Amino acid sequence: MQKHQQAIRERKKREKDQRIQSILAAAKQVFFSKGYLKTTMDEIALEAQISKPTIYQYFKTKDELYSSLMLPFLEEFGRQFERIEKKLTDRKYTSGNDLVKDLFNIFIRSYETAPDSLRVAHTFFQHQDLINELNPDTRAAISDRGKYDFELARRVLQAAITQGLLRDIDSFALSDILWGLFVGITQVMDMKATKHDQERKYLKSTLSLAEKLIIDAIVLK
Amino acid sequence: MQKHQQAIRERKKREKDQRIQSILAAAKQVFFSKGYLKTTMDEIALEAQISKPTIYQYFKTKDELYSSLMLPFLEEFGRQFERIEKKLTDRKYTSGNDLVKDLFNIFIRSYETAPDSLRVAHTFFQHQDLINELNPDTRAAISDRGKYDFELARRVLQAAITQGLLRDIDSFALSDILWGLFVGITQVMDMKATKHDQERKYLKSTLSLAEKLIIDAIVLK
Amino acid sequence: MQKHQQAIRERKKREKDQRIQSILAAAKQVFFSKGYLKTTMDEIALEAQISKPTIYQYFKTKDELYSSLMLPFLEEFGRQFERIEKKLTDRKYTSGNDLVKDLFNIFIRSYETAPDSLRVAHTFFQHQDLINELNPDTRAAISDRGKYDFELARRVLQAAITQGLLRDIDSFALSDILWGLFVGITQVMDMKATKHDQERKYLKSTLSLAEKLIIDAIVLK
Amino acid sequence: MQKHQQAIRERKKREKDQRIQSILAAAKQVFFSKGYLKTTMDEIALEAQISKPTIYQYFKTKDELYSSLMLPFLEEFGRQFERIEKKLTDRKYTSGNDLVKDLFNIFIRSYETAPDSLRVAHTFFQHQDLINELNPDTRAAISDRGKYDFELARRVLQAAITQGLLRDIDSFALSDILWGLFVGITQVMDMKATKHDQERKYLKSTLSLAEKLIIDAIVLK
DNA sequence: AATGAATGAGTGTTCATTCAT
DNA sequence: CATGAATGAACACTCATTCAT
Repeated sequence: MQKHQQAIRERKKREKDQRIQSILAAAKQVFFSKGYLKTTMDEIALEAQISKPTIYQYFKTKDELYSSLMLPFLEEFGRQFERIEKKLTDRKYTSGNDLVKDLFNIFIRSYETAPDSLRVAHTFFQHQDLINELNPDTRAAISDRGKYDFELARRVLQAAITQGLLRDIDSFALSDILWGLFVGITQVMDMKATKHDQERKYLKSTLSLAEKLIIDAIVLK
Repeated sequence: MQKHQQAIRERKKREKDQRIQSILAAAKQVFFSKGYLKTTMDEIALEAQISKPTIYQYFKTKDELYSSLMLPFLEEFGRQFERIEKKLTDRKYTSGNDLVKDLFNIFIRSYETAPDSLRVAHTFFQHQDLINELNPDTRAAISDRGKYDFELARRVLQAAITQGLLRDIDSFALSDILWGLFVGITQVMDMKATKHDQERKYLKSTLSLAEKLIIDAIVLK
Repeated sequence: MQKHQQAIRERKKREKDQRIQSILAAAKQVFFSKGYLKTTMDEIALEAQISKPTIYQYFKTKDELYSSLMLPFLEEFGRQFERIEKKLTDRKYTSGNDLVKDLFNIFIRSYETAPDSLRVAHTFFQHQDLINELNPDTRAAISDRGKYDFELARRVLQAAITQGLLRDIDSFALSDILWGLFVGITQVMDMKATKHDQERKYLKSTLSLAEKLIIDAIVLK
Repeated sequence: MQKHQQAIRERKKREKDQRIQSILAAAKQVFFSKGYLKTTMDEIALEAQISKPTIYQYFKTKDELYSSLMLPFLEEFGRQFERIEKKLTDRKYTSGNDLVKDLFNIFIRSYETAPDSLRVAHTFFQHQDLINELNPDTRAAISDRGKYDFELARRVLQAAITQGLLRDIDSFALSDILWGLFVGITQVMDMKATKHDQERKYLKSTLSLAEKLIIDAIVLK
């Protein structure tokens, strides 16, 4: 019976996907809490409640598993910037104020809903060395994606400047500054947060302040 | 002959110091290019062109060697901030402008003269987990020093605000933002620099721009 | 098929047990011929014809492997003494003669059936320093068990004295003397045996003589 | 000037001898408290308050240093037995009682005046393996000396039997039993002593009891 | 497809021994 | 002769990865 066969195949597919998801979830958990090198495959397997070789069924190497985590986040960042770029192209922004807020929101939201996602950005900045260890294919994928996001962000800023929303500032430098600011602040926050959990409340106010300062500094009034 | 003996002793001392320096240089090189965990003592020994046990003659553990690199930098940062604090106490600053420039200069100069030193700051922010792996004593030393620098920086900002040099902004949040900005920008710069060496020239202009923006944003006029 | 599955599972279990046994056998061999410190895990692995990490699959540390060898023997000794204590409580002994013979038999039999077992006792007496090197848990286990055996033996002697089977001698001192005698003689025997294998035949007659002398000296007639 | 020269040479010789003695003293201390393998040359040098290479000036290897310690003790034992043998030949013993007491005294005294010396006997019994590691020459020296002592002891017993001082017992077996008894008891004592120092007082009474029992068992009345 | 079990290739650290002075 | 300094060779233990089933 065709139908029966197909139903089985579907269930198998579903189970497989689910297994992959559980591996990724476990990997994310462990990688981001202990760092790439201190993380062992044993630990991921334990967390995912499966056996080690099963991980290898789906991910050729530890490297590949690691990068499987980075790409989606980088892509999500890209999508967010694309959304903003679209809004710009559509002339939806009437003030630089709103634009800057949208940009900040990408980070604030990701930090709040999925703090791990920002740690990806950290990793990306900190561990080029590690990225260099990945096998050429996965590495190229990540690197390309990162560059794309970078360039995209710059283009957004340039467009905003061209539209007179922001002051006339070198967009390359400004882009670097904003990326650096986001990455750096979240790192500092992160460090404090792990130590004094109650300081997490400062996070939002600090980011708000940063936003205000940046608006003061770059928005054309 | 006394003189001869002493000359020998001096040469020995010099050679010893030199050896320690060469170990530190090699360690710095390898640690900062590969990270603490990926770095092996074998590799440091190779780089320093000595045998592994010789390293252990001068540094009890990998930990100790590692922190021997961090502490001086953290201390240097502290000294710089203390210098600025003194200038503030002595009412040497007549404009917030100069203060911000001095603060930026701490980082710019250290980035230029000893780019590794900033990587220390990165490490400090990124790898609290790693720091937690150090043995309690060395760890306490580093952690204390880091906290001290952090608090010192905040005090400097607060004093500047009190003196009317900067706008009235929460000094804790501002301190976090500035640290984050410095750390983040240098990371971004660093990443680009390693990849496209010619981009190093952008560094200065980017930092200058950041400085200008911050001055616009926080200096009381 | 259930049966097939189960058969496989059973074989696996058997193989696993066998592997553990082969590790223990190899460890016993090497430990007792070279001593704890001179023994390397590599050598045990070689002797057991497996790889080093496999040993670590079954035994967490060298310590644990080592004590896995000692504990069973100490326990066996304990059981034997308990058997004799029971016989005493049940008033099964009508002469001290029989009791002493039973005591000697514990050692004679263990020396004959498992000469290594006595070497364990030697190790126990000789290397308190070594035992102090074991990790606290395993060490406590061994030390406790040893103390228990010691006290048990003394209690047995005291009971025999109380029942008028042995002369009225301080049971603590007597216990020490008998332990020392057993341990010492087997050591001497052992030494000779390794050197001139043909001397092994003297063993039994020597132990018999020791038994006779002790009977003469302590049994109440 | 001849005299002056010679005086210098003598002082040098004296200093050299003294240095050797201080090395031996330090070595004895450390070897017997930590065991051969756990002892490091560094530690001996530290204890002797000289530098490591200086030890190597006088002792080719760690092995040789170690065996330099054993030989004198074995020789001392030999001398004591020879003294007793002489007394026997001279028909100085009128009762086996005295003979046994003299034999025990060799051990009791050495245990009291120089407990280390007995540990040499232990080492000798326990570590044939170690002895096998020594270089052929030193090893032969020790082994020969040990065998000589052994045989000497047996001859003493045989003579005593022949003279009607002791019961007619196989002298080989008896010798083994007595050696074993001494070695074993001191080991047991030693173990207890290290743990509960106050138990050291039991030592003498235990050895006395052992002596009494042996007299009961083997002296011809 | 999933897994218990196995292992090659490292890691940091130690130590007997040897140089150079 | 004495020594500060150096090192080759080990050693316990780990981990990514692969078999056999």
